[in-house]
Amino acid sequence: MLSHFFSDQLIQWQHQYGRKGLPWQGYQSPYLTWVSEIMLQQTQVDNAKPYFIRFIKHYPNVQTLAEANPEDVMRDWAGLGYYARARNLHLSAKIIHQQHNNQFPNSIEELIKLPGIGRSTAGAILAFGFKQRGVILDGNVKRVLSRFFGIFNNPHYQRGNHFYWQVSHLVTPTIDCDVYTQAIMDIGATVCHVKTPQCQICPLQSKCYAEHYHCQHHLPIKKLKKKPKTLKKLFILPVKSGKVGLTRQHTSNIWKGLWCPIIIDTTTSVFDFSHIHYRHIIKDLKHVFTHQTWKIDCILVYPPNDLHNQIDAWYDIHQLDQIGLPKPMQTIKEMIQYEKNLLHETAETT
DNA sequence: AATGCGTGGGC
DNA sequence: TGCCCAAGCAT
Repeated sequence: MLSHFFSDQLIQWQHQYGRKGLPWQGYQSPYLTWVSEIMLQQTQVDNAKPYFIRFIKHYPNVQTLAEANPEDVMRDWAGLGYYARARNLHLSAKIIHQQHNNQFPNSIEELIKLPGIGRSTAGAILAFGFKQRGVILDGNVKRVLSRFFGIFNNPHYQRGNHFYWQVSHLVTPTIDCDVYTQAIMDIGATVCHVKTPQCQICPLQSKCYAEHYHCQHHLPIKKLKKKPKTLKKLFILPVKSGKVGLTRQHTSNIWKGLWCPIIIDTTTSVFDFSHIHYRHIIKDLKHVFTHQTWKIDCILVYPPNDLHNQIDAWYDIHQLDQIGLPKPMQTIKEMIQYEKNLLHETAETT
């Protein structure tokens, strides 16, 4: 049967060519699997690696994470993006700590009740963390399945996605499920590339639909993408006594939980600079999100001004290393750490 | 059901 | 440079 050829070949390939020695591999630990799976969502391995190592060093098990200061968790995640993942990770750790006595649930139903754990992450936890049968469906799996079996359903629609899940269920073996699961991800990442699939070294080549019909580049069906809007933003950073005033994002979903300057949208409106003493430190810094692009200007503002009531906390240069900052704010932080007199202009002007 | 949510790397 | 993509999930 074709599905047996598929899984057998992958398992055999994995023993010889699969990725080994990644920081989250080599243990049977639902916790490590969980953290790695969350961290790797929509992220590449090389990017997540250093974050994972530091995270596990700080929070080696569910209990330490559950008892951690949320501020520290956000700081350790800062720079990785998709910050809801970090908030949910912390929240789920608390639930496992308080309601499950620090023991991970080992059923799909219980796992997906935890915030941030969906069907695929739950499947990975079962497969890697418990060595049980678990089914996953991520970008790699979709690409390999669509090419090998010739699946033209659109995974971005519910019905298409459902079909992919059915296929993934059908081909996932019970025996050596963890090896198979790692194999299909690894072959997707290292052989069945999006743009340059290495079909000549692929163990699935002889029975691959896409290879037979030379349609690798048409599979899987791509999502239509809208061009992201460009917005102009003004970052206002009040400075006083060598400290900067920051606000914690809570109304906007972008960067929620992180510390930011006062952010003003100047795409259409105009900001009145006439009554403040300021210094323009960044102009047109481009920051690209998935769904929008920001052109950022940043000014340091030296009080007195009427911005004080918008500030949630004042931080000195060193304290900025201890809190969660989004990427552009990390850039700004490095600027003012490097050019320290920026924060002491107050002394000259008062 | 379609959209929102970060960031870095490859070409 | 701009565009595509990468171990998804929540709403």
